[in-house]
Amino acid sequence: MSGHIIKVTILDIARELNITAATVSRALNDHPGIRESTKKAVRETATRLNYKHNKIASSLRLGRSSIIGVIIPSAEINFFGSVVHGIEKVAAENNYTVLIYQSNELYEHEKKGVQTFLQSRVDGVLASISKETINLDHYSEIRNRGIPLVLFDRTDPRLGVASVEVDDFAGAFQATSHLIDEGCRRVAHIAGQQHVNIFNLRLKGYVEALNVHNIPLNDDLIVYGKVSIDSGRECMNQLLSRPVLPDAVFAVEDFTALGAIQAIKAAGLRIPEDIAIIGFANEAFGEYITPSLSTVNQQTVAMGEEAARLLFEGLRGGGQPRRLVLKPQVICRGSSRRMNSAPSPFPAL
Amino acid sequence: MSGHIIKVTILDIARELNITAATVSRALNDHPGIRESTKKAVRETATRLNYKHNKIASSLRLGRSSIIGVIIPSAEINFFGSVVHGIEKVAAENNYTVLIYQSNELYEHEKKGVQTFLQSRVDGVLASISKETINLDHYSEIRNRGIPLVLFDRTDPRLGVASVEVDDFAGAFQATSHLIDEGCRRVAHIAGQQHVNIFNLRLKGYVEALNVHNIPLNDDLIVYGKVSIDSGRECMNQLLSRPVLPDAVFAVEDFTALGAIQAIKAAGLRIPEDIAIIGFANEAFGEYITPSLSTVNQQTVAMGEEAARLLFEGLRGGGQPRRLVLKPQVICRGSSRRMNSAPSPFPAL
DNA sequence: GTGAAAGCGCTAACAA
DNA sequence: TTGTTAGCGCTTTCAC
Repeated sequence: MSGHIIKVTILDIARELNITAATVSRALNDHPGIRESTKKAVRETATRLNYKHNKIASSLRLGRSSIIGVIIPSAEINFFGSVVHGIEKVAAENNYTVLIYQSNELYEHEKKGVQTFLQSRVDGVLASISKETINLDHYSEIRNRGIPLVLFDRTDPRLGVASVEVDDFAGAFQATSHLIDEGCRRVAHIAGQQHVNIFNLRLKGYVEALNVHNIPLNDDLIVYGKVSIDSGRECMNQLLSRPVLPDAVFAVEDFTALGAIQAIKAAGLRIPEDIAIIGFANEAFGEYITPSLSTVNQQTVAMGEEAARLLFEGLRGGGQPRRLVLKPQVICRGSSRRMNSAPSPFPAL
Repeated sequence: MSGHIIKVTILDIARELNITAATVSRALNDHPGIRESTKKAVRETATRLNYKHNKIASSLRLGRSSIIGVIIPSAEINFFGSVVHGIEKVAAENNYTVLIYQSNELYEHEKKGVQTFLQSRVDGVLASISKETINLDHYSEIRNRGIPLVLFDRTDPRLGVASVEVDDFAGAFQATSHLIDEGCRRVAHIAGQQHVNIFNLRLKGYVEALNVHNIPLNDDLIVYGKVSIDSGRECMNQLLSRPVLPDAVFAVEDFTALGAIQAIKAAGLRIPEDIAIIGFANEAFGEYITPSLSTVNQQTVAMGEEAARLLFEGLRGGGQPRRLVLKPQVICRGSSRRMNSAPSPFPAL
């Protein structure tokens, strides 16, 4: 009702106790050379007056904000939600706050996010590069200003910064091998934009798995899409209209796989009996659809934690930027489990 | 390689042009009383020197941070991701940055988030109250400090602040009515924690729909759960073990519905022929599961936008806090569409 | 149209 | 153990 808000500063506390602001500041920061009784009195008075530390003033003085900025393509993708979770955990342990910026997979938004972070004087940046981004100058600027930068998942070696990613090559290799182990011989791949590093690596992992298993590579079994449900559906329809019908599909990620599943069902084919399918990323929905979607787990929370740890290493002046590679794991669910199913009407060649 | 980072301030620009910092500041802020040629020179020099506005210093001087804090239960729930999207859109239009804090549905985390925001001197707070939260003192503190607070989705009338929510009562009423319209007569409800306002309202909407359709309320058809997949499964199993078998279920939200679906399938019953089901929230997975999940759409992005607009009204010193109620819509999908399906083996009484 | 000067709230070097 | 003093970078009132 009073209508006016009194702002309490350390000076108010100081006056109250007949000491100086400097002593109050030291007491609140638990400075060793302050008498315990003084600290106690300060803390009590602070509570009584409803004092709240002014982080802005502190930041200006200290030259650091205790904020780390995180750029993610979209908060609506479960994967990034989990990663952020891991980041926040480690940030909290280090008394840091996390500022999140969504690029919505747009280069311009991403640049804007970086500018915002620089203006806000974040102490470090964690980022996952948008699919649209090709020019990396905005990220270079972060580095040039001496602000630690760590990339996760969608990384780029050109920047030469610390990074955490899953071994996409290995994940793709394992996923493809899994399909072959389940008895498939005409394994198709719905690939993503090849300028995105991880998508390119997944294609290479696919190719390598075929090689190792002595299965000749067939260009008719590879189709390039734009990594979305719709694109997955379209790509699958392309595959279905080609001379060689696949008996398995390794999709570049789960949403693409979902689109492919819809197309396969629409064509009246069975999963996994006629066509087995596996995705990548372990998105939440995969467990709930029918058949449940086999996929590759990327250890999302761990990724966030490790990325944040690398960042704090950088903040503490750690040496060389480190590149961490997490091991992915195939999660075998209904969409690719054929060994205990009815025999395929399209027996292996 | 140089190793040292030069921090450029407005003073550097001033020296460069033989003017004062005050003029530079005015020029950069497009102050009317500055000669156009001066502004141009300042802007050019700023770019040339790679000057970046120091928001921290600015905030300290101005007494506002141009940051709004958002507290959400979890970024891993699609719903909140969308709401945040809407918030960020409006925030960006107002040149504000968004700080996100996840409570993980924990009261202690939520309190911590509020403290962090107060310390960071955010100009306003948007929050969705965690399921665990009963005591609201931390939110009162925000208000007491004269910081605008707007609640969204999980609101509480006790706080008397602006809020945006969907009309949960109406949504539940419509969802239940929809099941009745599809021919169901033994409509069960898997309810949530009743101290959470929206869950209580959904129960009331369910009851009202039965009343309006002259269907007697049957306590055996209501079961109280904890709002999760596991809880949904358990609750559904309870319902299946009771004397009266339901022919439809209105679940308090989509994850609960998902658990219920799993239990129904495990019991060898068909959806929607034996038991129709509808959820609430329009989570992303609902579209992809089999059968696809009928649900209630909550206009998530609009909710975020409206919440942010209400906040900015508050920041501009708007009058009474307004309470906005968005109209929900039933989305009818496979899990409840019976009129064109095979006749139920459990005909209506 | 621009300059001079003060101050936002906090912290740290230096003094006592 | 505590006080004095200066300053982080910016904005704004008051002067000219």
